[in-house]
Amino acid sequence: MTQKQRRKPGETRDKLMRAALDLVGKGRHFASLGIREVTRQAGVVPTSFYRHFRNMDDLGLQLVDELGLVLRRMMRETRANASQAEKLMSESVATFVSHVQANRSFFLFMAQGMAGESRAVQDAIRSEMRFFSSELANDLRRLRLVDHLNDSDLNMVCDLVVRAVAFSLPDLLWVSPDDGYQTDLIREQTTRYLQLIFVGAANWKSQ
Amino acid sequence: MTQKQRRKPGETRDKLMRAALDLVGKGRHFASLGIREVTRQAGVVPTSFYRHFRNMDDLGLQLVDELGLVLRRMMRETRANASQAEKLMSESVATFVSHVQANRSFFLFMAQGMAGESRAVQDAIRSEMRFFSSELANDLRRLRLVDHLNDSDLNMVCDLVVRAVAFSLPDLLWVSPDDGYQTDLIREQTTRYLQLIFVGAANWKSQ
DNA sequence: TGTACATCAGTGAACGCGCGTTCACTGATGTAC
DNA sequence: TGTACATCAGTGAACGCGCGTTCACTGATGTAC
Repeated sequence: MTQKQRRKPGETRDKLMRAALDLVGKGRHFASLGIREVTRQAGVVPTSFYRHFRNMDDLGLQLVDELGLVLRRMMRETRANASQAEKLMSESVATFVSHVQANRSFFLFMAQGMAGESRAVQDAIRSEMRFFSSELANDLRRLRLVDHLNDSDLNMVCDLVVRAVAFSLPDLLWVSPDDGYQTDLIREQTTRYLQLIFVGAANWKSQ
Repeated sequence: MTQKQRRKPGETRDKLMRAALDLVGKGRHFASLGIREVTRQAGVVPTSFYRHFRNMDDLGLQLVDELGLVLRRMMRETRANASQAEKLMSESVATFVSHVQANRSFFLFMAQGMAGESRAVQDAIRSEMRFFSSELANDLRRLRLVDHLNDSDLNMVCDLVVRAVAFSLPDLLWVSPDDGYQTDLIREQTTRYLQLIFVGAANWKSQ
């Protein structure tokens, strides 16, 4: 029934996943990583890999699961920070940017996975984005900010919002992590995108 | 078995680039392709590769140049099709979608390159997108559709338009190439994004 | 309680294979004189 | 005009190396009795 973990639970497994992520963070593409390379980076013997993963694709899929956790945490924090309606957009974007900064390798992996080899990874990322969009729609409904929009149009607006934010990911990952000036520019630009979209939404005639 | 060796100039070069593109079209990621693999696909001997490219990165960069041509051709056609202002958006999106369908491997390569290993490839793609955005701004100015916007705001609107279209790329590449139904959905959705953005632009107050 | 056994993560050696790359060679084409 | 030569694209053999993967082994831990 309750099969307890024997060793330090998943220690090597975590080391391997972190090693792969570190290599991605150093500029490598996940699709080009090899088993020996990852185990070398993790400081374990190549054979250890097979105790935890069938192959690199398998490791990638498990990374996506962890990516999901990072994104959920980000969403929760975004909600908590949404103090007032007029600052909602700039604060949400700021939360996003700071999470990208704090988890750069993860978001690099996500950006790569969107057009990656593994269909499963693509699916997982797409479903995360859909989840974001639908949660955003719920929130906007609850705040009664979009009463003039029908469901279909509201979903469209939220999809576009999520896409606009997601598309700033390549920008953020492109600039140096400690280039505060460029980062601020991207933050401001993304906020303006959202403002433009909401001006559109406010003046949109459903039906 | 005496085959003539000297062929049309650049023939093998083209074969190699096409081979790499074909492998990408089959679902492989460019970053994971090897020299022997590409030459095998092209039907030439591995050593031939070095007559034309220093390494795979070099081949990738030259693919980006060709990608640029494909994109310029697309832009020209988009302009030619922009018959009336009210159909401008749906027709532009339709042109984009049909070009993606017709050059699937190219756009797969582009989508991969946006988050790829090679900084040079990333730069090239980003500069293509910037070029698109600025050309779009010129066109809108010329059509006098956005007289109430200052330059900075117009550029912002055009950036967002280009991003909204570009972000439909993963969607298009995700569905099966001959799934007309899903493709139509993506086309309609992308058009609606643009309409929403232009409603926003029309109601945007500069300064 | 202690003991025997099953389970499991980690190890080092070994394998065959495909990789990137170098080399000397071949033969077609362009060009100088 | 013909010819000699330089240039260039393509070839096959060969190299050393790192790869993915298998195997038998070790030792720690959980479980049954």
